[in-house]
Amino acid sequence: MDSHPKADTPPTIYDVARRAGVSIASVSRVLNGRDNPRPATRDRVLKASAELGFVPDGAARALSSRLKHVVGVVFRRVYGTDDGGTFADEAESLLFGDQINRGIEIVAQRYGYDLLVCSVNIDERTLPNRIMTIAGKCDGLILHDQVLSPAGLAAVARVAPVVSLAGAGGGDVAVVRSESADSMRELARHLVQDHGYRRLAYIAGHADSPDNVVRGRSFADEARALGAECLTGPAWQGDYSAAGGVEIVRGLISLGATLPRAIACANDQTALGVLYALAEHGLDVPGDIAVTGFDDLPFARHLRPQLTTVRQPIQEIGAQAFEVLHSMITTGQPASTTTEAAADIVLPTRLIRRESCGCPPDPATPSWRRLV
Amino acid sequence: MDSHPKADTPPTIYDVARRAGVSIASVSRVLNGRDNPRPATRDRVLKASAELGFVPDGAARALSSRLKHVVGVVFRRVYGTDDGGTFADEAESLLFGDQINRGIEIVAQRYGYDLLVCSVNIDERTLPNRIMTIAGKCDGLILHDQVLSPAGLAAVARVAPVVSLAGAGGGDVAVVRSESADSMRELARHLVQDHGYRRLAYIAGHADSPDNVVRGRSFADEARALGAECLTGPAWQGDYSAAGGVEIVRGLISLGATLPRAIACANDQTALGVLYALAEHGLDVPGDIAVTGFDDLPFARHLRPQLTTVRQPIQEIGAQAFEVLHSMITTGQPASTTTEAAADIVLPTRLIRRESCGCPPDPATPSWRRLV
DNA sequence: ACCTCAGCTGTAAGCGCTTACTCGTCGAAG
DNA sequence: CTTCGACGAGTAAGCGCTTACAGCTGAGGT
Repeated sequence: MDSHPKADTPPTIYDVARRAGVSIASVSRVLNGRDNPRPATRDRVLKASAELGFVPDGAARALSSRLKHVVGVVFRRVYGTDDGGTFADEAESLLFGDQINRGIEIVAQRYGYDLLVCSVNIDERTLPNRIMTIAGKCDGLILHDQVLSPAGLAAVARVAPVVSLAGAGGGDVAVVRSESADSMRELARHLVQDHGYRRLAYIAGHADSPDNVVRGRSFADEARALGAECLTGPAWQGDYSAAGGVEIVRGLISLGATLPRAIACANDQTALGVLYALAEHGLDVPGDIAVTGFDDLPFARHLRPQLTTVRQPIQEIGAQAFEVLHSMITTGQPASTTTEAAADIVLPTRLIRRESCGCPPDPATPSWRRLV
Repeated sequence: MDSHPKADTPPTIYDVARRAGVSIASVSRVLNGRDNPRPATRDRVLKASAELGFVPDGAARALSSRLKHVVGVVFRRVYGTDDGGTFADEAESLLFGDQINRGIEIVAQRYGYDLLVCSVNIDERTLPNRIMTIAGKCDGLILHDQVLSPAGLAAVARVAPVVSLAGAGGGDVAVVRSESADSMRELARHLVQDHGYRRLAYIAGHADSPDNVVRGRSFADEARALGAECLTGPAWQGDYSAAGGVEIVRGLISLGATLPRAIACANDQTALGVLYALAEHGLDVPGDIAVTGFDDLPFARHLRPQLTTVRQPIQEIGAQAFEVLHSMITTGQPASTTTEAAADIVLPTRLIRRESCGCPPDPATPSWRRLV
C-alpha cells in the first residue's frame, strides 16, 4: 500500500504507463486482455495499475472504441389514478416492467453491458428530449410499451438501435413481444366450452397498445364464433391498472347493468381491481362471475381465488430484447432473423387455469396471503 | 423532412456546423444554451441540428467536460432462501431497494442525471471488478446497504465519490440513513409500558449491517431498562428476509421453546415471515404474540393484522443520497455539512402503531387484501 | 556472420465535444 | 473621423483511451 499525495484527479492510463515504465499502448493492451504483451510487461502493468487504483474512464473508452457498453431502458412510471387510497400504492408494487428489466439486466451483464434506466411519466412535455439525451449516453435503447408514439419511436430509431417491447414496431425498430392471439382464443374456448359461460366481456387495456387490440379481438372473435356473447366497447375500456378495473365494475353495477358470467381482463392488474370491486359488492368469484387476467405476475397465484391467467415469459422478454439489441449494435442496425427488416420476435404464452375461471383450486400452491 | 442518404454513422457536431455554415464551437454554444450566439446564428444551428436529427454523443461530451451526468446505483439482488415455494418469489416483490431507487431517480432527473443501475448477487466473485467498471462509467456511486465490505467501500471511494445507504461509512464515504435508535427505544417502551409485555425478543437482520446492530441494541437495552426481558442471540439471528423469519419461528417451535409475548423484527419482511409461521401454528397475532417490523413497506398496512412498524422515509433516503452525491461531484469529494469529513445524514423515522402490537385496528385503512 | 521474420512495444492519430484564447467587426465615445 | 471596447464567431488544444502502423529486438535459417 503506497499513498501518493492523493491527487485531486484520478490516475489515468498515462500515470500507470509511467509507473510501469511502458507506453500507454501497452497498458491498454494489458488491461484489455490482448495477448501481445509478454508476461513480464503484463505483470508490471498490472502491478502499477493496482497500486494506483486505476480505473479506466468509461467515456474515453467509449469515445475511442465507439462502444459505450451501456443500453438505455425506458419504461413508464405508473401513476395509478387514485382510487381513494386503495390502490394508491399500486405504482409502488412490482409490476411487469421491473421484471422485464431484471431479464434485460441478467443478459446484459453477460455481455459486459450496464443499464441506464429511466422511468418516464407519459404526459411529460419534455419526454422526447429526455429520451434523446438518454440515447446519446448509450449504444442502444429498449423501450417498454407505451412510452413513445410510433412516430417518436421512428425518430429515436434514427439515432440509435431500438427494440420496442410489445409495442408498435416497424421501420428500423425491432420488436419483442409475446403471443397473444392464440392464448386468448384458447381462453375463450375454455370459458365457453369447458365452463359453459355464454355471456363474456373483455376489459381492454390502453386503446393504443397493439397487444391489447390483439387480445381483445382474438378473445371476442373466438367467443362469438362459439356462439357466446362478448361485451366490449367504451363501457369496458380499462387502462391496464387495477384502479381502472375497479372503476369499470363499480360503474356498471351502479348503472344497474347485468354483469356477464365471465370477465377477461387485459392484464392481471386489471383483474385484481375487478376482483376487488366484485368482492366489494358481495359477488363471488368464480361462483357468480369468472375473472381472468393476462401476464401471470407473481401475485396472481396468491390471490383468493387464485387467478386464471395467461402466462407471459416476462423475464425472457427482457432477455430476448437485449439479445436482439445487442446484435443490432454489433452488426450495425436492423438485425433481423433473416430478412432485412428489423426483427420481430414473438414469445410463446400459456394459459394457466386456476380458480378464478371456475376450475378447482390447486392445493399445491401455498400462500401466506391465503393464511394471514 | 429531408432524408440524406442515411449515413451509416450518425451525424456529428461537424455535420451540423457545416450545414449551418458555422463553426463547431458555435454549434456547441447554441446547443448548450450559452447566450453568446446571436439569434440568427442560433436559428440556423437549431434548424440544421433538427434536420439532421443530431444528438450529441454522451461519451465525447463527458470526456470533454469531465462530467458524465450519470450516477451509478448498485443494490443487492435478493435471492431469498427458498422456503419450499412460499417465499420463492420474494425476490420478485418490490422491496426497499426499488423504492429508494425511485427516490434517487426523481431528484437525479432534476439535475439532468440518469441512473446506471446494477443489481448484484452478493456472493459474486467478480463483484469488486464489476463495481469498478460501473465506477468508470459514472460520476459517482450510490451503494445500497450490504453490497460491499467497508474495505471495498473505501477502495471504490478512492475512484469516485460514494454515498453509502444505511451502511458503513467513514473515510471519504458519505452516508445517508435513517434514525433507528430512538424509534426502537420508543417501540420497546410502547410494548412494555403501553401493552405490558414482559418477555420480548428481537429478530436480527444481517449481523454486519450497522443499522441492524443499532436497532437490536437500542430495543433490547430499553426493554431491559424497563425491567422486561429481551431475548436475542444466535437463535434470533435472521437475515432481513421473510424466509429467515419463518425459519426462526419454526425452529423455535419445533424445539419446544416458549415463545416471547412480543417479537420485534429487524424489518417488515422478516415480520411477514414471522406472521406466516405463527399463523401456520395457529398462534394469534397480537392475541398470543405481538409482532412488529421496521420500514413500513406498502404491504405492511395490508397485512392481517396490519403491521405495527417504524416508518422510514424510503424515497427520501434516495433523494437525499443523490443530493449529497451531487454536491460531492460538483464541489469535488467529501462534501460535508460543515466539517471536512464526509457527510452523514440521518433521516427521522416514526413509530406507526397498528394492529400487530395489540393496538386497535385502523378502520380508515382499506385494503383489497383484507377483502379478497 | 547476415538476412528474414515474427513478436513486442512505442508512436501518433484520432474518437466528438467543450472551451480558453484569438480575431474581426461594428457601434459609440472622444 | 479615429480609437477603444464589447461582443459574436472561429481556431485549436485537449479530455483519456484504442489501435493502425512503425520500429526494434532476437531467434532461426542459410
